[in-house]
Amino acid sequence: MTAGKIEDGAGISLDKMIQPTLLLLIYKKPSHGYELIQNYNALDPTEMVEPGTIYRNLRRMEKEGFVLSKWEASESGPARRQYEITGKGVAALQEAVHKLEHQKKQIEDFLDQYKKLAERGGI
Amino acid sequence: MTAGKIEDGAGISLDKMIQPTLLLLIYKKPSHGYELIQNYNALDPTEMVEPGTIYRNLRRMEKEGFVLSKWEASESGPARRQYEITGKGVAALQEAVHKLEHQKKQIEDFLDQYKKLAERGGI
DNA sequence: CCAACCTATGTGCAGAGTGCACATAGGTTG
DNA sequence: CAACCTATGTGCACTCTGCACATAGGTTGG
Repeated sequence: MTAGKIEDGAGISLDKMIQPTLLLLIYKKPSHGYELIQNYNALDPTEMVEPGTIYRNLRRMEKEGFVLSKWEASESGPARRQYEITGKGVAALQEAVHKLEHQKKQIEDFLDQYKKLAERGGI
Repeated sequence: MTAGKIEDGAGISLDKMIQPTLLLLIYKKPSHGYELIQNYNALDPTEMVEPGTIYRNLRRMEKEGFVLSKWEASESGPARRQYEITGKGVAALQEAVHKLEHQKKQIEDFLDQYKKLAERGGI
């Protein structure tokens, strides 16, 4: 699929920030995939992400050493893979913060450019 | 490849906004691929995009009806495919603006969350 | 008690997008 | 005429996503 997003008609795809968001959620509170799916999709119900994508990203981040997991029994229900962030993960989170600040600036520049054009008769 | 970005070590990939940026550049001034590559990569030299990617995006946007092109002779050098934006392209640009405003808000929320955690002893 | 449901994790497949490298070609200049 | 800049495009390998499906433990109502 659209390697990032859905084409909803006249759509141009803009991308998400799955891994940083997952890292931040785990940084706030260690938890497991299913819970992270709920929390992730609660943040922005207009941009829901597939469970499979969350699980795959968690395994990816574990392979890269950003998080580590261990199986834990649940009080009620199947066992869960509990994730916690590592030192490397915290560093990656900080790096993601810098990149997001940069990206925010890019978006602001874009919007400024657009507004300048739209004002002076463009639209 | 990373379907969006480069992994630079401890990197988490964050994505670009190639099509909206190209649309905005063409909206500002009709031009051809080679020139758009220069202008695009001048906007943010830390996030250079391959020529092939630009050309493919232009053809894609033409197929979707956001731009249209015609061959034009250059005063000096090979002929160029000159692009201009269509009505549908302007609409797509507006839609992209809305999405980017939304995305900006998401980034700001993320950064706020992070700062809150970092302050109270996190890092 | 067992069917239905929620919790919980994961995989196979097709489609889309990117980088890298390469191909092609017109025009200018030393 | 070789080297270079302009200019456009493609093949390949790789990554990522959505959709659909598979699996499985535990709870609850009929």
